[in-house]
Amino acid sequence: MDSSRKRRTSPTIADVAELAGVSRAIASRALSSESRPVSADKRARVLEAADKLGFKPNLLARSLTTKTVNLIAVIVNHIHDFSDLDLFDLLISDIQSIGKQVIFLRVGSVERIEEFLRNGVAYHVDAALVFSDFADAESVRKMFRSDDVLMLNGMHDGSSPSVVPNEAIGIAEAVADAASKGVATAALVTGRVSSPVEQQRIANYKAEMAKRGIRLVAELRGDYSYQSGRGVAQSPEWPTTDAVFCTSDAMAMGIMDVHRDAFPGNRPERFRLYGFDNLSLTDFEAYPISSIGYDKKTYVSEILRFLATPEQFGNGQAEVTVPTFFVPRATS
Amino acid sequence: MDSSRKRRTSPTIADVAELAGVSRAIASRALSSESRPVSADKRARVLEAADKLGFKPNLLARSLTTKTVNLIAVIVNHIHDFSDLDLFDLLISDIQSIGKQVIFLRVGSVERIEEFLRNGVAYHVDAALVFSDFADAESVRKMFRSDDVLMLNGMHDGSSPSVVPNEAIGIAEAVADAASKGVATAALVTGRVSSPVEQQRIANYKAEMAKRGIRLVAELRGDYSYQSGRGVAQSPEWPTTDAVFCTSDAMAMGIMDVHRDAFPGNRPERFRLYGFDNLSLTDFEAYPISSIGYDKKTYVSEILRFLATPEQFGNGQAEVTVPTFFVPRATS
DNA sequence: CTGTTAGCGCATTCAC
DNA sequence: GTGAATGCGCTAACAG
Repeated sequence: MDSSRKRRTSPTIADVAELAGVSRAIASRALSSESRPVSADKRARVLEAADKLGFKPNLLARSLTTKTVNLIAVIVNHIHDFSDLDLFDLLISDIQSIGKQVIFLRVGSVERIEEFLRNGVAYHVDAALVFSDFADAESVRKMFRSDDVLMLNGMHDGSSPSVVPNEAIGIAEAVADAASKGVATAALVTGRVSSPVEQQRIANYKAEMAKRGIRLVAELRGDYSYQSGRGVAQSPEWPTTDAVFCTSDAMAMGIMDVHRDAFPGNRPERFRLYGFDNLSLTDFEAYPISSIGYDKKTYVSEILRFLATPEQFGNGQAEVTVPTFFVPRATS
Repeated sequence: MDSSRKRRTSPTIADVAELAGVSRAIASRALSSESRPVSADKRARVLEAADKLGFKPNLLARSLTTKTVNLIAVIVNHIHDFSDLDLFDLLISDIQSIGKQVIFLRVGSVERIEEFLRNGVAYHVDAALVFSDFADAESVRKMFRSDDVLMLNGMHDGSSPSVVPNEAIGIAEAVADAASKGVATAALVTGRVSSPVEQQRIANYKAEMAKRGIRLVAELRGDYSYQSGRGVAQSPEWPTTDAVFCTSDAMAMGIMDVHRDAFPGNRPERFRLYGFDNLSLTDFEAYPISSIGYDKKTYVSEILRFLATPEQFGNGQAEVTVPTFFVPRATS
């Protein structure tokens, strides 16, 4: 009678226990990854029964009692935040290697966040990694019912730990590089200035340029994209300067394509060009753009350290920082 | 006494019910997205209480009884399978808009699949979308305890439905384009030939070339990557032909960079170059490569049709197909 | 319309 | 070592 109902559903631990002729508790212990007290022969019988039935534990049910779901939420604006595929590949691979799974949330806009918040369309997770700058720590904590949220978007509201690249270092190096090559005037091509990260980045550039005696003659606004780079490069405001600093590699690529003639044999003739992000441009011969990057391995390992031991990161105090560095290529 | 224990844990529906002075069932109904019978005033009290407590349902517990988790597994080899960010952005956005979440699995290798299988390191999900060609339908069904797996990797073992681009169409158009331009000899640059998709693709090229009287003088092996494209282009076997067909855009990019001089002003001089995938190359002026693509909207909408009504796709019979087409650009 | 009850699948006391 | 009993948070089924 029981078996008839069970036909279309997965075998549960009770089925395994029954087949092995032991209690559910014993079956549970034998199947546990930690070593719990079970006699050898019973353990063997349980394992055999589980194998025979093709038993797979229902992780959802398990998490109901263990209070840990082994789910990590990764929150981005768009998938395009993944433009650095290497970074995300490393991150996801590492998360999986500690036995956790990634649940993926694309928010796209602030309204979407609020909608998720209202409808509770989100699982309770062990931790949340926030790359989106539409989301604040408080909202994320409420959405996922998790106190362990790590801000990776450059926002640091003091209530949650964060790990951020220390952009000041790389920017200082890039500007120093320009100064050493006799650059006296420069333009700055910026992205979404509403973002606090971008504001900080711009401030860093200005400070370093002031320090090095480089005069900022123009500030042009893009949106990080290749197309916006082309846009500013073709605009009437496009200035004549010794150097152009961009807050993204993609914009630098667009600028380079518009001004190909300024880089005969890829060497800078009219102005030196600096990007940001250190995309794997090095792959593409057509865009040998000097840039600013950081070591992805250390960045990801800090994130994993948080997932493993969140308590080490304190009560929202910790702001872990990874150094950036200048990567010289042909365009500078 | 109860309240003291509750301090550090989320409010449950029982707390809401208590505060509202109703039974748990009533609270459950009032909070349900579907309209269940509840009197107006009680519903109001429940909603108010839930709001006051900041109640968010535990979706895990819910799915234990409803048997539906609203989780869709997306299985890829590497995140680099996401190279088509537009496609995945659309996909994930659409999945979320029907109230489901994406859980993300990177398998990387066949061994990894088996490991997941052994350890049951996977949730039961409503459906699985398989982009990885390391995974067969049977394994995925077992891993996720779901009968609804959709093969998107070109493998169609008859036990699961699939949606695949019909590459024959685009390939025929591309080869026809070459023939119309007087191409008489061609080389084929291939990717991972162990993949069934790739084999089919190669077969299509050969068939069309035979039909159009184009002689295949060389078959060079890459691995889809930009670097491998550069590799074959620099190898001693690199032939002199009227056209080069590549089974990926990235390889075509590598070839183009090595043979820049063959494309003065981006127009083909020594040979015509054809890629595959139709990456958003159009963005990058430096790589105006003719390619083969398909409409991502229809592709994604077919996937969503599966998620909404899997039964329409029959018992593993359905092989839905979306047409590909040739996208002419400067290099041909 | 409403409240009570009984599970969902699992891990975990606590006695034996 | 073992097993019966209990509960995680929620919804479905059943009576009122």
